Amino acid sequence: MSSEEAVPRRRRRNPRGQGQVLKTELVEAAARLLATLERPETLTLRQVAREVGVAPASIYGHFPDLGALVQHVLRLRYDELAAVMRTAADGTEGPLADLAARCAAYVHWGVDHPGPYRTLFGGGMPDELVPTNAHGAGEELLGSVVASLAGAQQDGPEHRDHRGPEQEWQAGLLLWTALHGLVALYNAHGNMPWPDLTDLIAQTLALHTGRPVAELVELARTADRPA
Amino acid sequence: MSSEEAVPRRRRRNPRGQGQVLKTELVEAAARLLATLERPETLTLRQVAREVGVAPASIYGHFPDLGALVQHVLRLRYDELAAVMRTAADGTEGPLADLAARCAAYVHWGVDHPGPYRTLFGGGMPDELVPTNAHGAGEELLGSVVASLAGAQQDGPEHRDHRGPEQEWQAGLLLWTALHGLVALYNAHGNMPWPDLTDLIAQTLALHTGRPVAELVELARTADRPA
DNA sequence: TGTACATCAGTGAACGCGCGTTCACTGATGTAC
DNA sequence: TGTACATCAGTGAACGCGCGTTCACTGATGTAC
Repeated sequence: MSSEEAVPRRRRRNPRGQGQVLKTELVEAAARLLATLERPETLTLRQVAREVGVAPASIYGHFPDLGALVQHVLRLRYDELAAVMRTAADGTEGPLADLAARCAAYVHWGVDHPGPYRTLFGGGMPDELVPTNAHGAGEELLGSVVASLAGAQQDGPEHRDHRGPEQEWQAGLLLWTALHGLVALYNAHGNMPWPDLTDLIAQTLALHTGRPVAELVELARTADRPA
Repeated sequence: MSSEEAVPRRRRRNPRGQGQVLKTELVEAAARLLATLERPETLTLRQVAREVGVAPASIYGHFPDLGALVQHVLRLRYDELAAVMRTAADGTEGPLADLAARCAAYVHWGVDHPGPYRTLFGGGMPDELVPTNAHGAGEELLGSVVASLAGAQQDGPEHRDHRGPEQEWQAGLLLWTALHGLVALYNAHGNMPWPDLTDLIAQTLALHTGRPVAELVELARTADRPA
């Protein structure tokens, strides 16, 4: 920690056509800092510049301000989360397995990326920067949970009376809030003695689907280590 | 909004024995700002001083730094929440009603006080300032939920096989995470079209207790407007 | 009853810091003639 | 083949700001003699 940041590592100016490389370096640096910082919402423009080894003013050539850069990074992270959930569900058999895979992926991504998760869903950032608020993109994510859950419940043993899309949406929303609460508290209070995370996911899914816990523990576990 | 903050409202110096009145004014001002600010974690010492109409240096006579002041306020808010839940449960009949009252009180307090709620449970503040982390005081709150839930389940119709305190604690934890997720997302995404909050609480409780929704809607509603 | 003194409650100016943003600039690289 | 020029990619110094914290101070009020 002594001379690590002392010399601000000289960087070569990029050659002519390569103006984009600094842009991606900025994005990567901001992403790294958002993931690393204890309080990602305190990220500053000058921190990003230092991390890349560039003058603060150089950022303005690529982004109008720090907000735009953060927004860009959050959009990437959000897309990443959506993709992780999608591929987790790929190749599962039946709606219950699909649901379990998606939800396990969501929670694990959340606890593996506490910084980005907090900036995305924690409400710490100005509303307009966050993709889940900005263009209703959060509803895409929510939509997939709603759909999977509805499928898993129809598939269930107790074929409840027909429910409208209204009820399905509410059920999905409730499941999402439960998963969010799990991730948020787990990340915020890591010093507490937490039970096994996969058990908690399975338990939550059992409650929301009405299926036996054991079955969901099984599904959630296989979702953890994909074949 | 024009000349509102322009004149920094002169205040009379307190007389001799009354050194405490500024202290309480500071606490009230900090509480007001923490409740009001869009991002309560950005509160500054000078903001508090301005709000009271006092020199920034004057705060040091009462608190070693802003952190201590915030910690003090958060402790008060936490105690307030605990008290609200306790009195909500007072006079209820049976563990299920007790549980419903406590949980409804928790959620409503959370959405009525988004600023304090976020600073208490949102993970935005440095860990050591937050009572839920600082002295394990959060477990007091969690403990009451665990106990009520265990009571409500034993009381339930389907008398499941005996569960250890381990399972009871996990069940309570899971309920807490669900409630927290509800409050957190409700506050963070107020622009979304949310279903009726009491319905969501009742729905959540129904899932976690295994009791019919209708019964819990009833209990949650009466908990909203205490007799 | 008067006066010197201590204490209390808070002031006001100053400090050094990191911040976002601006501005004129630099120096390498490609292009036109 | 050489040279003037445009452009690109980024620099470096400066600005004004709000911040936390310090320090010597002030002025009213109580207390001792």
